[in-house]
Amino acid sequence: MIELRHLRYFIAVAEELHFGRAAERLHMAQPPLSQQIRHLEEQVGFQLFQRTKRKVELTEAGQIFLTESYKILRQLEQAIQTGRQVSRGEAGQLVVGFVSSAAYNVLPEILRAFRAHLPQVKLELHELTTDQQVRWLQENRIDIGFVRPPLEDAALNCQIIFQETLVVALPETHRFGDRPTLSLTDLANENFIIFPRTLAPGLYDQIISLCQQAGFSPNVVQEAIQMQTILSLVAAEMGVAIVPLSLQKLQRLGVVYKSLQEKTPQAAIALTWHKQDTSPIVQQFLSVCQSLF
Amino acid sequence: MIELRHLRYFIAVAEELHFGRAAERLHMAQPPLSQQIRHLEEQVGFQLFQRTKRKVELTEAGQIFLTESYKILRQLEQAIQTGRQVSRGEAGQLVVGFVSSAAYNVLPEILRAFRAHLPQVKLELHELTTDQQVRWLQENRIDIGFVRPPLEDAALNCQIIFQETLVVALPETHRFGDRPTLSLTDLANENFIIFPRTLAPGLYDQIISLCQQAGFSPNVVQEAIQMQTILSLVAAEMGVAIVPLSLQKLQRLGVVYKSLQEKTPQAAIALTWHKQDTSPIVQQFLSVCQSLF
DNA sequence: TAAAAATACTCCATAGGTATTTTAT
DNA sequence: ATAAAATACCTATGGAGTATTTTTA
Repeated sequence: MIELRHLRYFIAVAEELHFGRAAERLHMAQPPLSQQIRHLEEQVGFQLFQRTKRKVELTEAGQIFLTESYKILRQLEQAIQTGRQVSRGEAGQLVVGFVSSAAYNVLPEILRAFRAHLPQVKLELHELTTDQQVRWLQENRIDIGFVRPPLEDAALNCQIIFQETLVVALPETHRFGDRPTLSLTDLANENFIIFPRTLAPGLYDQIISLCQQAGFSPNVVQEAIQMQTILSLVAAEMGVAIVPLSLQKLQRLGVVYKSLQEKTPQAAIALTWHKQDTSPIVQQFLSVCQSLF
Repeated sequence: MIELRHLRYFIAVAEELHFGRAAERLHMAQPPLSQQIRHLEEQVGFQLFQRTKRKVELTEAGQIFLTESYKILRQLEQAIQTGRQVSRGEAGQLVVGFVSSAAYNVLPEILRAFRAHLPQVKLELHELTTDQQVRWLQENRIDIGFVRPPLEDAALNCQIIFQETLVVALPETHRFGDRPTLSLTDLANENFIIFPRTLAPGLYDQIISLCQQAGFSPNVVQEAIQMQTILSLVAAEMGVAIVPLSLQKLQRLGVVYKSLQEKTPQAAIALTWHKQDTSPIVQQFLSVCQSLF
């Protein structure tokens, strides 16, 4: 059976072209070196050296076997190096899911920091709803999710990293357009545009209960699965919407934002990942998030 | 020190994800396998497996180390295979020199046969004069030469593989143009175009001594270092030339060939190579040549 | 004749085996 | 209770050392 030892010995002899000196370099005696080279030659099935008792030279086959041997040892070194990097979370791949609104607050900053910290890690991003992310985590299709809490799954860790107040998005032309702030009760008779509950139960329930506390049930005229779409519908004067503050960054033409006088509940973004996930890259990603929020 | 044994064991465990079954597959007991994997992990400096006492799975680093390990073992196999091929002369490179006239007789057939026989051997061809080839052989810049004998160098083997008679090349318009054959004495007063002695002493000396035997010294008006050029000069009515028979294949317009009534010496093409050359490719090439001539 | 590789043998390090323990399910 | 890996200890193969011979430049 050929071992790397044979390749190491062979390289030494091929470089020295002298069994005695090669043995010296390998800190061993000359006879066992001769034996091991002989053994290697038997195993590979061809002569590596042209020996006369007086001088040693490589055969043609030995020549090419030498360059291959270098490659093999170099490749092993490489494998160990990248293995170490991966084990330290410094290289590899990370698949991240995120709700669309995370792209307007936490995500850009975190990704920038993570890429700066571990440029060798390849990031794969998927815009998904919260419940999609839960399913993808269960199926191991993503490593980490940016979701809107709460989550049911007990096998998942869920850590809130960002809170923001909810604001009202109005058409520019709305009769409350010049008011500095609004009260929820002002909106009792408005038409509401909202995210479907199936896609974002957390946010949906928060908005509904908010209205209920103000003494009315919102009149939902339209559901939309994209934040962008909701704002478009508001701009088209289809109704008003209650949205996370960071949506203001979109600067949608024809839409104005009004903060609420009520103490509104916070809309949260949470990180979620498998409780038993030991992947060093995930750990690294989490620690970057923690250091930022 | 990491050995290929460790990689083989690691692959078995990674494929089975079960130390017991892997040990069975390797025809060994389970405890030493555990030890060797542990040893490998110490050497590479990171965990390969996520072990609970109940089940084994690869870490991320182990995952990539696995694919690298496959590559390394495959590369070794490849190295052995090509090494064997080279040792049998079935792969590798062969650098061949040849005098230009060899391109009109032996060379095409030999190259065709050799390429058909050993398609994996890369051929490199250099058109060189005989003495250039001797120098290139001494400098190991070519492995084999097709030359015009004789050669001086005692370190070189020289084997004639082809003989051809010499013929006279005349301008079409020459007064002997309609004679079926010529005698050398007919040419006593002709102008001769000839290869310079420095580039082809064998051929040169043959032609001169031929004329001398016929009782005259040729009147050399022009030397040319290419067979092509000699024929062009003949076509331009600068003179006549004595050339190897195979030059007829060139079918140079304006040139006619006449055989000599005298028993002319044969112009030979010889193979030459280092006496102590053990390269299997050279041996293979020689045996192809021998089988054809 | 001297330098270098091969041969013959001896020894011991360590790969591998056996028996047992530990641990998670 | 059981399956599976780890631990402890032992055995023996074969890698490495020492002394010597062979070979050729």
